[in-house]
Amino acid sequence: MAKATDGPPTEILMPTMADVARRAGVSTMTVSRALKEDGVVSKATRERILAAIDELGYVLDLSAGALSSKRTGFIAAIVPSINNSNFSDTARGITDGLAGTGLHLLLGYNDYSVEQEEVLIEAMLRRRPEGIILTGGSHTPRARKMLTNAGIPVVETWDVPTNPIGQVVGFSNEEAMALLVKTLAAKGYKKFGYIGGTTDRDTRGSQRRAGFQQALGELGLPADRLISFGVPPISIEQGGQAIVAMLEQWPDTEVAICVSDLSAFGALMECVRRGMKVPEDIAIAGFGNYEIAAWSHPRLTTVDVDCYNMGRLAADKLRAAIANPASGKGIVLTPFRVVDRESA
Amino acid sequence: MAKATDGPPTEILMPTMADVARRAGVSTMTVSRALKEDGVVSKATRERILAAIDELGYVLDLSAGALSSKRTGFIAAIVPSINNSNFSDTARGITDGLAGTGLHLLLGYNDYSVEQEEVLIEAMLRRRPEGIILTGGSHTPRARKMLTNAGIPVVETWDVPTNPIGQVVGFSNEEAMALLVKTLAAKGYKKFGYIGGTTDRDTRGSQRRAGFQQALGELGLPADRLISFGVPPISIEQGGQAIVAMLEQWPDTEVAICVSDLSAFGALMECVRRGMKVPEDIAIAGFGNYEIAAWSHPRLTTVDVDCYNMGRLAADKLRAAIANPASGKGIVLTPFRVVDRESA
DNA sequence: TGAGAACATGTTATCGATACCAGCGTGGAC
DNA sequence: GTCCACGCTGGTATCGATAACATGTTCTCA
Repeated sequence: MAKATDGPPTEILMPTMADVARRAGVSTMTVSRALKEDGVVSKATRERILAAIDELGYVLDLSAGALSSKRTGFIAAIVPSINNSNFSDTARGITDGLAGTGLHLLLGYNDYSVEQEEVLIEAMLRRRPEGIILTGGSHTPRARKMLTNAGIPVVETWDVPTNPIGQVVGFSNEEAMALLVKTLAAKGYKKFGYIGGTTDRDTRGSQRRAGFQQALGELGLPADRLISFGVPPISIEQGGQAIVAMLEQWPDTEVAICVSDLSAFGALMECVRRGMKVPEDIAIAGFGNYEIAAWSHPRLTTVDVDCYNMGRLAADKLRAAIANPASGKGIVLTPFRVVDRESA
Repeated sequence: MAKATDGPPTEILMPTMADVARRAGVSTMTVSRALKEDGVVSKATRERILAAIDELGYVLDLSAGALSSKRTGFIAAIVPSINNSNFSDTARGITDGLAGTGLHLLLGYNDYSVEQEEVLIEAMLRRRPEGIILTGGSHTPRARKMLTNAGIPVVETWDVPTNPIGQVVGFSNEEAMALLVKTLAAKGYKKFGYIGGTTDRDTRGSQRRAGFQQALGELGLPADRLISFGVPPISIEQGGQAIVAMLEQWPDTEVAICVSDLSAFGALMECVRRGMKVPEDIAIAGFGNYEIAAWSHPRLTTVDVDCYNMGRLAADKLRAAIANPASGKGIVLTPFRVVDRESA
């Protein structure tokens, strides 16, 4: 038996621009014009249209508009993780840089994996973003190909790739780390240890380690005290475990430099917990200038890399490139500086 | 003089499905079917199509597809901040809950402002999301109206609103805070102080304070030591400043409870910096069970509220509601528990 | 062997907006 | 008084895909 009580499929349809047009007694084109900030419509007509929109509860459909205008209004951005405050600062910078431009951010995270990035890029390109912001310069060949084919501006951040796809807004992780090492060496430290993740998934982590080794090489100091602990991103907890391993293996280490402030904080707290004096018994430094670095006790010496502005500048660059696709391959180097605090 | 060297506008157009169809010798419908996982296409044809797609570097255009299928594949979510790891954990839970469903997340943050939320909701509804996840139960009247008009499932998280719009996946911030207070009272503390932000923008913050007062009221203890410091979200630094204010005003405070682990951490470090013993001289507790709470020294006593699963469950709920719009207004209470550590 | 199911593919209309061009009324210049 | 410019509005085609239906082919079983 058919369910006699079933009414017709009374789906409540959202009103369309045609409904608004009918109600206001104008054409859809006029409604469309009334809804874009620079549209040419007489004051009286616009008011009538806005009233109709209000009465009907109409909301513009950008998907439909995107199809005809060939502008989706999307910017895609991929960061390694949204739980890492460095990268979420960058994401915030991007969002802020896009505010008021009619451009929206499509944000994804790849968990530090280029394979995952490739999947994400494909998924995002299906949304036809007008530009894309990537973290780092390592991408799979297919990802590079897709990006090139897409014919949209690309900005790579957080790195200075040797072979950039498009524009770059970043800094050299090697140089930044090298600067930290040299700054600490100038304070008299000689026995340096390094704490990072086990694999090379985290390109920026590898670069920082390379910078560590290179700087010590230049200084004529040994750079063999390397602890690799855990799959990147190395956590606070792993930082604590890593410093224990470091002290077991090389008890006379004078300063431990960590791939990020999170691991540095873990190391710092572990030392304090064990009754060690930082920096007297062992000095500790991090990277990234996270908020905790400034307020931990003792305060963490670290490297500030201006995450927020990297995002903002990347957004600006991208907007410029969208407006003028011929704007070419620029490289913007963002500043970094050692923040010399108490822990080293 | 016109620039004689200007060529024609040789815009490189992305191939369309029609190009693929032509190359593979089939109709666009068949290409369309070959590209959806459950599409019915013969093996040979599919391979031919995939080859054509590969040769042309074709990428499906979801905006166009959305228009005809009336399914955008978007889920919208609004959190107060993406820099707060509690909320970015929830965002990660949502993303993970959406993985493999063909649904993508449109993420926005409102900086703890319902006015900003209203703006965001309108912007997001223009993308025609199939469902929306909100943080908290406070929204402007116009926001509520827009959401109702949109006719899409709504899930509110991080709260148990008295008047929910749709579904709820959250917990009572009041009860959670009250539980913390009672747990600490059971340890013998009598002089409780509370540290939070100045205004009521942060609804969850206000609810926690209310829970603090209510619990102490039930216990017959005074609840008048309230420090309001800074516009929410109150930072690590502000937590440090707030505890100073607290100790000046009420030097004999036995335990300071903070609106979040960030402020608690700031307070904790400030006390340690001043040579105070925590919890002997003053006990400190936070809220949210951030990663730093587990690894600071001393380790922070706090309330765990399962941020990640709130996101996952919200995504699940939303998917169910999209599949079956009649699934109604359910309320899922997520668990919270006091994590009793060293600081209180 | 023939009817009908099951499968594979094509045809047409359509989603909801905007680009592009045309038209119409008003006002100022001569 | 005529003409043209300008401001405003409308008509039509179109963006690129998919839904719905139609068609043709192969297979199955009475």
